[in-house]
Amino acid sequence: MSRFYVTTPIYYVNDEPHIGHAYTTVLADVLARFHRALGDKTYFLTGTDEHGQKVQQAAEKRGVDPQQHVDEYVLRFQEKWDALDIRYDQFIRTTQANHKAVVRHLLQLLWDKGLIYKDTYEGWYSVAEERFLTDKEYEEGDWRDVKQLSETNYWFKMSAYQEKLINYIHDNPDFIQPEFRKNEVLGFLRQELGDLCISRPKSRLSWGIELPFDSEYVTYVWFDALTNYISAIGYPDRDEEFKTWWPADVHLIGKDILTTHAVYWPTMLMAADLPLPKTIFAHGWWLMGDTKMSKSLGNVIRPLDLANEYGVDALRYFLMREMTPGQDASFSIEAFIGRYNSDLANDLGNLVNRITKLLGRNFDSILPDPGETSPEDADLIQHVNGLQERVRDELDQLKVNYAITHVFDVLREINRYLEETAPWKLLKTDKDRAGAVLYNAAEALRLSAVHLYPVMPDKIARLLEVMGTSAKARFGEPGWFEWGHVKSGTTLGQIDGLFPRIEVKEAPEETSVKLDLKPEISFDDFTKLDIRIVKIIKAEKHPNADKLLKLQVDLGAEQRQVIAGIADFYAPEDLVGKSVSIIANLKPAKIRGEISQGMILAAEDDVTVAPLTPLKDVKPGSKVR
RNA sequence: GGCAGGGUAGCUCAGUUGGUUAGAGCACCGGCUUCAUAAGCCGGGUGUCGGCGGUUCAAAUCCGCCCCCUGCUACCA
Repeated sequence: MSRFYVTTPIYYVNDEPHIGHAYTTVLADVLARFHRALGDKTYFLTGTDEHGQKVQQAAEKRGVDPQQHVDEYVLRFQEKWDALDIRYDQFIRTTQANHKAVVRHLLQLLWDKGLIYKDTYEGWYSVAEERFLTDKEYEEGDWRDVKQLSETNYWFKMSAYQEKLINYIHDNPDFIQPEFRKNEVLGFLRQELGDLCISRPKSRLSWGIELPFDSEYVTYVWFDALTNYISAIGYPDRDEEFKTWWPADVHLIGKDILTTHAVYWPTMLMAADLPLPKTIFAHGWWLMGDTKMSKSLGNVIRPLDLANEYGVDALRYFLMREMTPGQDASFSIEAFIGRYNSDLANDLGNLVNRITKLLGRNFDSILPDPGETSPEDADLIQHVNGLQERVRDELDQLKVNYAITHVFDVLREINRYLEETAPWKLLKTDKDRAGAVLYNAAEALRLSAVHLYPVMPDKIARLLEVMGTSAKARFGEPGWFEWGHVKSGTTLGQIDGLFPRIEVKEAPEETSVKLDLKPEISFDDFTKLDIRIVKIIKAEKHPNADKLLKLQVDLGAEQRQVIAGIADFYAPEDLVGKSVSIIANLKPAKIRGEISQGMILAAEDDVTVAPLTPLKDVKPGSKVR
């Protein structure tokens, strides 16, 4: 028996729970349930990140205290996880007292070790973006509300750990998964690693954890959020508990927060002399941009609503079966229904039905005697007995989707076995043998289902009960994974419609696609735009950017230079002499070192970009209204 | 542009110490069956294994060049 500690990120409490949150959390739940079943000592942590400016602003807007705000908003996650049958061991919130104490302890520790220093940063600050800009960013980009700002903050000496971290990643090949993500992190670390700004003055951000060594500041996101992984399990006071669980076996994360978890967090742990998590696993995203989906239904599918319609377990199954962890996957209602019908209804549900009905009708649902093992019985038993190892091998690599396919291979094997032995015929000639066959089929089904329990806890629990396992028996009890655990003479149950087929209506050609319009504006707003027709007199590649063209355009009274991001679609020579429309009163900006005095108007779809051209020739400089 | 990964059946993908007729699931077609949820079982693919060239007795698998896609990164008025 070993030990398994799995975490999800803590989700930002202001966010609306969506399929990405749900996927990570269900994956963690499935892994945790598997490990519990296999007898491992298991801990599953999830929670919410509840500090920061957005919470502060949202609370102000609602006119409530930030704590009240997060107390209300956290329920959206907790209720969703309840609905999805998530069985975490702890739901941590960064506003809870013990977490805040641990964050302060950690900050004090690093301060005492001289790993945090105070420094004044002077430079460009974008008010709109709420962030400082590097000189390079300022020169090359277009930033609104930029001003020179000087601000004193506290910095963590992250740079001191660059070499150590690179070596650690090389020495621990499983540390960052999948492999290609590891390479990305190493690529990131080839550039010089800077120090990490970890504070904000209270004048700008008050909703946070106060620095223990300076009451004028709160800590900014990293030390607050990442520390949850250790504050939840006893660091530093409950040493025995902490040592039981840390280091974590796997931090599950989305690919968007790889750097914080694979760079910031490890260096923080190194600074505190703590071991690093064994694996950081970055999964992909669910792609929803499938136009086919929205067309066939005329609106946007909200995946989590499918749980209401077709059951929580069906959604959990789909999420786990359809995504190869690490890769992106695409979500469509067609794929969901396809999976449901062919796997859950046909292979599994129908098999349950044929076995339990044959037993009910002919043996009063009392499990018959297996008798002597024939060669075909032995084949079946062998398939089933190898299942646990195959499933476990996949799970050790977090390949839940492959684990599931192994189970369904066995279910198909059982269907074949029934076809070969045809117990419905044997009943007329050799009832004992028919009973033996049904014993074997039932036990094979039970053992297969056991391996699906972590994915579909509700449905499979009901099924296992029907298959002769006491309702009170806890998953993972001795013998569950062994052939013959349920003895002949046991009374089985009946179950109807475990996974009823989803009848697919003939999908009519949908015409309406929902428009995603920006908020309404007034006519005055419109008239602020000065749109003109210009003639392109010269076009060339931007010297310092692949996707940009540098255009000289004739506005009648004057000529201008305009930069346009259309190099992927047009060669410079295609454009010379053409008339296009531009916004002529847009504030000029420097794009990759070249001035741009206006913006070309162009239509864009998922195939190409098409600059807008007048139907008839008009003079350069003509107004567009 | 730099770095990384990929392009195999209609779809999603498996398949490298180079070696017999290149596989799975789904979809589709035909047959069998009718215990069962219009389910089950059996059978059905001449796929240029992205392209061209090379190494070899032998290449999806190794090498070179090229095309396309994805991710990270730079940039995207």
